[in-house]
Amino acid sequence: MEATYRALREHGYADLTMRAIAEEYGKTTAAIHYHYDTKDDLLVEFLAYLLDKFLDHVRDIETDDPERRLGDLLDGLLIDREDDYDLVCALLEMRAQAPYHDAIREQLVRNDEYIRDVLRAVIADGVERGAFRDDVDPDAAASALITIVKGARTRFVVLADSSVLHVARDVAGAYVADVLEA
Amino acid sequence: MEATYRALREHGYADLTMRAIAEEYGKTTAAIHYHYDTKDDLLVEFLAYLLDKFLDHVRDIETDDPERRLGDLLDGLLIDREDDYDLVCALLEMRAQAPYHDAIREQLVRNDEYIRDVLRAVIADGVERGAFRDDVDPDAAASALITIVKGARTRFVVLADSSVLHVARDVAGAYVADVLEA
DNA sequence: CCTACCGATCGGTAGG
DNA sequence: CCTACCGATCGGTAGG
Repeated sequence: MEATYRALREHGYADLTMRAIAEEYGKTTAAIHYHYDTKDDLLVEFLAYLLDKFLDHVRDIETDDPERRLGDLLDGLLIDREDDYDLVCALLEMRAQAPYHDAIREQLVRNDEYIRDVLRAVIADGVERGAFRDDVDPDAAASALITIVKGARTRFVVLADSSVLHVARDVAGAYVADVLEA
Repeated sequence: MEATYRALREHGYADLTMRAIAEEYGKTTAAIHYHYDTKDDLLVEFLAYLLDKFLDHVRDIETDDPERRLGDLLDGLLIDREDDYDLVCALLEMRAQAPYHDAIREQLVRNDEYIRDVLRAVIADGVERGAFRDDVDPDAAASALITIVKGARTRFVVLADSSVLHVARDVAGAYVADVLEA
């Protein structure tokens, strides 16, 4: 997985070959085929590896306070990513393959739904506990925040400038303040 | 260009070959090399073709009224795109290549700056004419709206559901109403 | 997990 | 713009 990551970073998805991965791995392509039947199997497994890496910053949020928890989540999804340019690029490459590859698309859909569930839960909790307005639709609000997060990461890939992540954090913050809070 | 578009739609960027393009073109690969020296030259030209197609919905906005003009722009960037799934996918594929391909990245940066300029101009005009609050930073506001637009299009590729475009239109509308307007 | 190799296909070109 | 083809490289495998 690490060798695939390095090979992808260097060559890009379109030029990612078993030989390039094997070279990073320090073994032959036959060694890779011993662990994965096909290149496709390897790439599906690799996406799971990337998504797990990505969720690292989302999982370990401690606070129970809805407002603070939502803020920490947005920080984890945006600000904490500024040193992970390679990871964001790799995930966008996989995302661009979704229309042509069912297994990849399904994994990404599941991952996106997971993140939306996490956001929806904290927003619903905030509504219930009076931190957010009681006419807020947690489902719609979660979709809105996800849209902002994804937009920031897509811009980040092309511009390679972490200021787009901070801009998005501000936009998300404004959305929370103006739409969710009273 | 049209043949390349069809071949990309069918095979994806990673499996886009000169032979597949030639087949869609109805000629041989040698015929393509008569017009473009290398596959790379063709792809750079192809991106320009895609971006031009994309800007179609942005160029022909008539009204001068800042609020209405901004609304029309957001409609053009989001709602008008719901029947252009293939175009949005193709552009995301090109975008994912940016880190590995200077000419592609520069074209995308230029395109993004153009759209930001258009948004910034209408927002600045609105501030000047009193339609928007006078403490609005047109530059920051344009970046915010672009982030929302890009997020919607990235989600659209994986989910293939135009509701994400409408959600984003609502989020952008809320931003305009809550942050730009009084 | 390596050596050695397979058939298939790649981008590109010489000659017309 | 076609025919015919080039060297290079692809994903994958047999045998050990």
